[in-house]
Amino acid sequence: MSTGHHHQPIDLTRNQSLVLGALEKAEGPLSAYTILDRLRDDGFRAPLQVYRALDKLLGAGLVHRLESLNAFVVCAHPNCHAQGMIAFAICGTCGKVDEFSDAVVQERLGSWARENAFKAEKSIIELRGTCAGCLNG
Amino acid sequence: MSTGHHHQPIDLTRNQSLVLGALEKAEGPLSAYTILDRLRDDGFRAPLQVYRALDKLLGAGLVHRLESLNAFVVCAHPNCHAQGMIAFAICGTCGKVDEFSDAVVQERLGSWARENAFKAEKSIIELRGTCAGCLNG
DNA sequence: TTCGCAATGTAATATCATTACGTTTGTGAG
DNA sequence: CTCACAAACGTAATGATATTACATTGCGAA
Ligand SMILES: [Zn+2]
Ligand SMILES: [Zn+2]
Ligand SMILES: [Zn+2]
Ligand SMILES: [Zn+2]
Repeated sequence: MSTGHHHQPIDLTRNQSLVLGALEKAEGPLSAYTILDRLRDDGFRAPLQVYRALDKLLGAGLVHRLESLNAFVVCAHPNCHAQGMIAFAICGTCGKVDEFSDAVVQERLGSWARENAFKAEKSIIELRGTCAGCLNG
Repeated sequence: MSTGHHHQPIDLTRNQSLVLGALEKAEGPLSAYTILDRLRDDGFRAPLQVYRALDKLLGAGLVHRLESLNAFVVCAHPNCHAQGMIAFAICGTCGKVDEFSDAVVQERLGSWARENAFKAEKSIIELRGTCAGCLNG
């Protein structure tokens, strides 16, 4: 089941596949408890089953966590983990999330870290607003 | 009590002043419940007292919310709300938070939004890592 | 004074996440 | 094959964060 293309490739277990599938089917981000509800019929009973699967999927770069939403979304790119920095544009109206990256932003934040002797391990960039579809509709 | 310098100046109420004072005294970010605990002696009893004060302080730009920590920190700059975009470097070891801004980052994220017809209302930029002090010490 | 609004007090509830502990399953050494 | 170990799993309990609901108070405008 592993693609062999990921930074930390893994063969997904049943629970991990179910959680990933739930996120792939969803049109937007899901909270852990929403995932749990959607997997009741598959035998899920407790939050920890979801959180444990999410931990693995996050580690493999297949899923991202949206900090400002306390929710999770499937990675929009085949191998986006190769790109260092990821940003999200989150529509507050329809809930859609657009994943993108910007080399200049990455470079500038990296520069700030160097200049301030800050060892950055992870960056969180989230834009909250309204998407094109919701502005027009 | 108003400084008259803020975008949405307010005369702070007693509760708001107490919450702001707790954040100013703290060496780093505090959760709402930690603030509540520190204000027990001042008559605070319920989370809502803290959240309501925080709402006002956030609106006035006197306090920032750190999304990746679910915590709050006093604004490090006199009138930082004048700068559109704020970023935070958060040390996972000592908990210190460094607030900064970068015009290039702001411009690039603004460009992305324009190109994608996304109306950004708020941006969240948080670097997680280790600060200079913790790396050396 | 009377109205209207912002702020407050309090309780209950909703939502998000982790700890604890025991069991099952897969895997490789011998 | 059997044992030993590690990873994953099941379940319950608890902890942490945030909001809803409703009654009350303080205060300025009409
Ligand atoms: Zn991705
Ligand atoms: Zn939208
Ligand atoms: Zn600030
Ligand atoms: Zn530090």
